[in-house]
Order: sequence, then structure tokens, then C-alpha cells
Amino acid sequence: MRGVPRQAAWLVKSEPYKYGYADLVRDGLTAWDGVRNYEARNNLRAMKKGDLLLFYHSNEGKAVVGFATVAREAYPDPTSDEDWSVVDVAPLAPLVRPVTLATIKATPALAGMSMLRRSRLSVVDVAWPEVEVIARLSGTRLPGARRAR
DNA sequence: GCCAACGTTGGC
DNA sequence: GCCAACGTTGGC
Repeated sequence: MRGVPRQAAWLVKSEPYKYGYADLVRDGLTAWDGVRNYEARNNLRAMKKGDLLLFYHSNEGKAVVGFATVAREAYPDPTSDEDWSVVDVAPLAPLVRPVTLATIKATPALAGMSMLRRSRLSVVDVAWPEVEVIARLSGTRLPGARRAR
């Protein structure tokens, strides 16, 4: 049993018809650009290489659909002249069963998730116990054990 | 520094 | 398509 948090976890949102999890799998790596909200940017900057990402489809699907990871820590957003940041994101594994927003709301262990409290923020932190609950609900093994912090 | 107007996000 | 939440902008 490995119950100890190994890394931080974050949830990132994307509208699947703009850039879905399948696009990330196809690309193998992508710069998570276009974030134009200070709090979301600060979350990007707090990410460490190897942190776990929950990939969430907003609007359409409204579900966590896959695991991903931070492949490169924050650097300046090449799509902006201003002080915005990106990280590079790589896919790990799709969820066997997506975990929908409805399920998240209906699950007491997930009632405190940042994504519910800050529903419009596109990059939010996720507590490790919440990650484990989502992995369990999705029938998906957490991808590769990572280094302890 | 306040606050109203406005724009964006995202659920429904 | 509507609307609530909420961050940002700009006038004062």
C-alpha cells in the first residue's frame, strides 16, 4: 500500500472540441498555453515536474477523462508578450471510466474539491486523497509511482 | 480606492 | 441559449 502523497496534483480544464485528451495523446506533449487568469497562472508556476494532472473536459463531457503529468515546469507563454506562463503537459493514461462532474458532486469525499469551489478557474489544485478517490471511481490504476517529495 | 459595467467561463 | 459567478477594466 502506498498511501503517502508522492507529488502534488492539479486539475486542468479544456473544452474537448478545442483541445481534448485525445489531442494530448496524439501530440504526446503540449504547451498548456492561453491561461490568462492570475490565480491559474500562479498554479501553473507552482507545478513541479512529475506532478500529476487530472485532465477535465469542460462544457462537453464535464468529466475527468485522463491522467497527465507536468513534463516541463513553468516558462513564459510564447503566445503572449505579457507575463503569462505555460507548462508542458504529457499524457499518462486515460481513465477507464470518466468521472463526471455529477459524480464528483455526489461523492462526499470529493465535496471539498477546489474545482467545485472555484468552478470557473481553469487550473486548480487537487488534494492527494481526492486523486485516489477519483482513480478508484474511474476503475483506473494510478499511473507509475513517482518520486517522493 | 471604490464600484459599476463589462467580458468570460462553464453549468444547466 | 441562458444565466450565475466572478475576475477585470475604467471612470471618478
